[in-house]
Amino acid sequence: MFASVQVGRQSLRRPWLPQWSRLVRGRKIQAVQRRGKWIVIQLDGPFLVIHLGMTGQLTVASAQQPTSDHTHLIFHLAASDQQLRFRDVRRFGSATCYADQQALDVFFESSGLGPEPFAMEGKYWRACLAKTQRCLKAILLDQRVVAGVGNIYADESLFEARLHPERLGSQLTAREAGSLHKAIVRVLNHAIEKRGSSIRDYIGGSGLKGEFQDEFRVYGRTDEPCLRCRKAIVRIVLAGRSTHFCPRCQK
DNA sequence: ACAGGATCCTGGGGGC
DNA sequence: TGCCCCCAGGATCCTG
Repeated sequence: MFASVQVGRQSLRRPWLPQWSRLVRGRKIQAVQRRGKWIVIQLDGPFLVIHLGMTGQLTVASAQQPTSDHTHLIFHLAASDQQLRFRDVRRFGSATCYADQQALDVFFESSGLGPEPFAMEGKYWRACLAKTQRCLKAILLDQRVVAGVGNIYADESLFEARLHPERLGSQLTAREAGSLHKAIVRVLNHAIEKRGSSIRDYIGGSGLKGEFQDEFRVYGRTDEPCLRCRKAIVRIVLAGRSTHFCPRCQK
């Protein structure tokens, strides 16, 4: 149960509002869910919704454990020396609160967040690809098309599906669309098994690093040999993001 | 509608 | 040691 909320001096992109501290006080955590890149902590009534941005960390720690710099929110837990901490060096992340299920639904609907890749229908996916002239990389990063795919997993999925990131969505055959969808699901499941990717900042709830960074096949492997054909991995910029691919394997 | 760029932030690493 | 530049798991806004 939340006892109180301690707010840091610096503000996040969307500041934590004082009424949210009152809203969560005395509430118990019922469940922790996820929707796209949003962590949804269901309390008995309100919902605490967290986005880690680039450098966010959500951890549970003992109150005795020193708090590092850039810790913006500390949720003190009642009758316990444990606390839920939100730390974010670059402050691109956010923590917000919604009073009830309806308010939460309104938030996700208004944001236009796309379906979970695991539950996405092939027909919907093919329609999204068909109606756009954008390149595959830009489509994968668009949270309104499919939720939860970020820069690493976009590159890894395209490699898995052997598709060039600059290919246009409208050019894909139904077969290619299907293999890209399958690749996204496979890559994300693999990354989840490995508890995500820790490049420098990321740690999971228990403070442990992820291990998927050791499994990258293209991301961050510029000039290194492709693990399938030995050709050097290339880095380009697409949709404003660094993009890695094998120029021989990915067509 | 979409591409491309700037912006919000802090910090690490490389070159000089 | 310092300075400057580029880079980074993301999203949003603006212009053309």
